[in-house]
Amino acid sequence: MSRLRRSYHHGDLRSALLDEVGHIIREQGVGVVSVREVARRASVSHGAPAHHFGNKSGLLTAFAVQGFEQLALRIETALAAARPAPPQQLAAIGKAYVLFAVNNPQHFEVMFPGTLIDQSDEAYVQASERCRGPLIAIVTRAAKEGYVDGDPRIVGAAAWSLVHGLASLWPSGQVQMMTGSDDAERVAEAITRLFVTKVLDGRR
Amino acid sequence: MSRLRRSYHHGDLRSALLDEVGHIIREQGVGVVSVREVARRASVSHGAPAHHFGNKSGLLTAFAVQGFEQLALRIETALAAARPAPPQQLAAIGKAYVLFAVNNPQHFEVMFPGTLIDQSDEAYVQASERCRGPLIAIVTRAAKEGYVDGDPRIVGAAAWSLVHGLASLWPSGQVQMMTGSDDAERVAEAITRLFVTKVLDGRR
DNA sequence: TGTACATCAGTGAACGCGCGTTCACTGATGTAC
DNA sequence: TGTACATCAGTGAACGCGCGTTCACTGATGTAC
Repeated sequence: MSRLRRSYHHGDLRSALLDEVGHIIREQGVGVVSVREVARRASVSHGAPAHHFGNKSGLLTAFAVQGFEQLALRIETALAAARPAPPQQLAAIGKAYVLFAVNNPQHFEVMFPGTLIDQSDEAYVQASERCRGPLIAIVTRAAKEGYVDGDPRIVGAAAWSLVHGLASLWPSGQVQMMTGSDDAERVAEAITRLFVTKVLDGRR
Repeated sequence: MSRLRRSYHHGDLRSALLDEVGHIIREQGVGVVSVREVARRASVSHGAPAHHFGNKSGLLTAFAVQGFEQLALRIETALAAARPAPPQQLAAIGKAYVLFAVNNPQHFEVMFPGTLIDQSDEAYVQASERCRGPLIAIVTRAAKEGYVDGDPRIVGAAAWSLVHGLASLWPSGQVQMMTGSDDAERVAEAITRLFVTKVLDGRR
């Protein structure tokens, strides 16, 4: 809104505060996030965050919402760029999911329901559905078009579990040790392709 | 050691404290765990835990070690009970992994490296290796015996990701929504079988 | 069986700290006229 | 262009709280003789 930066009013404190939440989680973990530390880093009084987020839970929920929105964008972009057949679409979602998590661990760590997040927050529900939707749609379509052998709900759950698991394990470095590769994109692509090839294409 | 329970000496305070850690995480989340609360629940002074664990990190690390040891036991038992062929062995590990996580979310939540755990703790390293070992061994053997088409390291990472992801997503209830089933054992079995059938048996 | 003593396990007071939230306030901004 | 006023955004003091860690202590236990 305002173009001034050094004035009494910050200009865009809301997003500056969310940025600092991300920095803290990335550097020191979620446990270290506190309203006061976030304010401190944004060079603002510790009472300021309350104006934008109400309380700590509101702050973290807003950060999670931001994460889901960014992930949804990546998924949508990836889907638009991929070939329209279900296997390629599913592979695109999977790769986008893993790469988002690997590149944005600070968001990924907080996005899924934990103690501090308000799961009933309307924006949270909407944003998380915007990510889940495409996966369900693609698997449903794949089943309709005969790509799926067996229960499509199990295939959908497996696809999601696979990428979510890879994304969760990556930060600990154990996948890197096991595969001998530090390249998240390569591993994500290999694992996604394995799944799509074996599980979706197998019968065709 | 001592058989007395109501005396000044507790008898088995160490494991009683670990039990309380588990209860707190299960009821209120990791964020709520504090040395003082754990002591309070065990009806012991807040200085007592220091005798057994040194500090908070020691307490949580010991809890994680306990989790890995229990998981290792489940895996070993499952392997012994399953048919010796790689597909059945791998399926057995997968099912044991998911069921452990679903039934012991309090452990599962803390076992993997986070801010509070001392990853360099010797017991921690040993216990976690005792879980990783069998998976790697089976996948290696599967590859040698010709069950694996492609890079066995990718297959191993995929197998682990799949079960880890399912285990991580389960508590949020989203897998239940997607599959229409609340029965963790059924879903774990279906997903594990899907993987083993499509990825391991496919070529044979 | 009894005694002396070393060791162990748990106590509870004390320390200093950072936290979340509230609230009366004030500086800055934008709008109506 | 100027003035009055409403609204907004951030301040900073104050509150009460629970936390982790330390440490001199004491009750209990086990062992040596």
